[in-house]
Amino acid sequence: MNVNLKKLAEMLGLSQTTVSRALNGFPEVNADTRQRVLRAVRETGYRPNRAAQRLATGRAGSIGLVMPIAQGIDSDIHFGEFLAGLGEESVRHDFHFVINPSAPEDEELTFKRLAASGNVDALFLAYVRENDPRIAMLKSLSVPFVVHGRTVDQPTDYPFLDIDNTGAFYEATRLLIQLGHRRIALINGQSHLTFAIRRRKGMIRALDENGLTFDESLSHNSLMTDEYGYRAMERFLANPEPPTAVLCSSTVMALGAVRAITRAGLTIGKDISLITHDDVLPMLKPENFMVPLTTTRSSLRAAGARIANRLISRIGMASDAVEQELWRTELIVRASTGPAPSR
Amino acid sequence: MNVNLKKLAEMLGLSQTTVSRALNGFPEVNADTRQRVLRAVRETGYRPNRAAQRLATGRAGSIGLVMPIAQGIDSDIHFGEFLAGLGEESVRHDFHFVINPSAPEDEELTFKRLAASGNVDALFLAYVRENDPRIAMLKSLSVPFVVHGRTVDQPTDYPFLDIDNTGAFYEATRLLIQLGHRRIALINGQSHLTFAIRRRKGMIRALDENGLTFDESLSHNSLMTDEYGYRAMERFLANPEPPTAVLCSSTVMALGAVRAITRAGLTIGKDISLITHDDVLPMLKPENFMVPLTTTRSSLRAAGARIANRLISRIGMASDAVEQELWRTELIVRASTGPAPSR
DNA sequence: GCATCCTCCCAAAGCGCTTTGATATTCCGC
DNA sequence: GCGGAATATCAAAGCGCTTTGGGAGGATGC
Repeated sequence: MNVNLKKLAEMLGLSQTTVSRALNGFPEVNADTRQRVLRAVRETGYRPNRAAQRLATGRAGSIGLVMPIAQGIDSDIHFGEFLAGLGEESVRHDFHFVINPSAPEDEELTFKRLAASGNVDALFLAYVRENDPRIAMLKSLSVPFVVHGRTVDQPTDYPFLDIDNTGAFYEATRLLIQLGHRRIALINGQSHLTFAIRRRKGMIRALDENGLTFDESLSHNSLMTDEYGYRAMERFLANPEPPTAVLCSSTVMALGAVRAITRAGLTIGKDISLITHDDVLPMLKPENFMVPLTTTRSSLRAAGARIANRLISRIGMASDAVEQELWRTELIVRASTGPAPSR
Repeated sequence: MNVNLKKLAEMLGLSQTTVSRALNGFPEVNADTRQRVLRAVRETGYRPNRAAQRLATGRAGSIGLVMPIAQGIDSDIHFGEFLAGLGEESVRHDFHFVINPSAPEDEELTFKRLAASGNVDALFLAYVRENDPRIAMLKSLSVPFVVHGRTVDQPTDYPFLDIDNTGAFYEATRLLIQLGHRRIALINGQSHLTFAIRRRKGMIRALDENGLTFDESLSHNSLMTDEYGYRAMERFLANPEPPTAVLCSSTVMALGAVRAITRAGLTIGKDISLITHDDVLPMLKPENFMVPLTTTRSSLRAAGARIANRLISRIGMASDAVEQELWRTELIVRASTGPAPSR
């Protein structure tokens, strides 16, 4: 049958206390005793009952995630990839995930509930919006949290992990300008999300510095699916003055954009240049496109893993240090970018 | 601060027993009392402590999953998609997931441990191999389980959910033959996995019925990534007698195959026909390919959800009924299939 | 030699829930 | 009006762990 602490202690002729301490690395246990305990554990295959542990410690052993159910985000591949990283790391530390689907209007309440319920040791927030009210709320709660992304035009006095979206698209745009491009389109994520805002900002900055202006008719915002990518590109190409280059916020959108370009009989890297942000989705590699894509790269999965790590290490630490990380992206040049065609 | 059962009971002037029963739908509670309790719950925002519940009931409230860490399966998009379904459904029922990464050689031990630890109420098995020893082991354990897929050439006296892989590829092949194709290639998953075995079998059956034979030189087995799809197709096209049609086991592989075909200057649906199995990956829709793909379709995510459901409902039921489900796939004809080119 | 300090271990309380076994109270048939 | 259900409630035990508050015994200091 199953061994529990009590039986294990009996077998060893020790008290539960000592066994428990031996297992949890307390210093006041004799080294020999500890070895004996560890051997017994190995022999019996004893595994502590998590529920009992959680109950006794008051630590839920899980990190909470409020998942928006609106707008098909749940089936968003980017979110899934991020979760994979978060999950992988949580599993490694034997943490659970408590995912709470919630309609956007109930989100704050859901967070509050989660935090109060004690079912959760840490919270995590993604899909940051402009001036996101949820952040103030998280700060008021007494639960550690980490934000993926960060607000814009607002003090960022909270723990976050973000990538340098502005920088990424600034660099990308600059490269295109250096190659002689003057009309550059942007296929972006939803306009209320801060990463989209920053990418646009980065692009505008580069344009400004070179005396160019951002053309609203060459800009698209939506969920990042290949269908929207296709339609956006199709629209751009129908423009009286079509772009000679395009920036995509996701490889998924690029998939659609490439299709539209090819269908129009144009050649990528020659007639039109394309740079996409690459979240390093395992199944959609920009280097495998017919014309390998130039990208700004940053692994979404790695971000998830890192956040899980920080969340877990913060638990119980009560440290006041506000850790903030801003990851740089890499600009990787492949065949999809080339000099602007001369008219 | 946080309300717990005790406080709630005090507030209501009831015993913990009664409150607990009222909440868990026991019949011996007065309807009025129950209403009072429910109102108090709403007002105080009381949420039961899961850990305590689990400890008291002995139900872990979680389903276990032994995840192979070998061969990059963890980053396999198909697995992720399946998990998404499983996860969605688990969350709905407030169940946890306990994912245990494990090297293949330790898998059986890991299962045993998981089952014995009591940290898990149900187990689930995927990536069934030919004559999979893990199934016998699961049967010997006293934990409910459901298998995704099923063994081949072996009694299937255990609960499973599978799709009709044989039928899917039989129908697909038959369609190609009716269109006049004689040389048909197969880009398949790893050869030890039963779904791959069955698909091949289905294809062979259709060929046999029409006096054709399966050509090993037009067959490929590997992990299902777009890179392998590309390479396999490239190899087939270099064949002295190249195929006029190809079957793919995944849209992801089809992505690579399409690239190889296009690069070779051939037109899909005309020079070469292609049918792929479609797991309904949210970001890779066969209808969005440049030439929309003919597919055999069955949602992987739906399968995950269904399995979670069955697992959860089996828990505590101790029913002996061995539920088995075999889902038919749909053959959806699009533009990637056409009559065989005349030589 | 006695007070003091470690070192190593223990008994028992407690985490918040469910469940068992009783106990009141009311209702029914005859 | 009485025995026996049926109804509605409760007190207390227990789930398996961690943690508090000691306490025995040997080493150390003076």
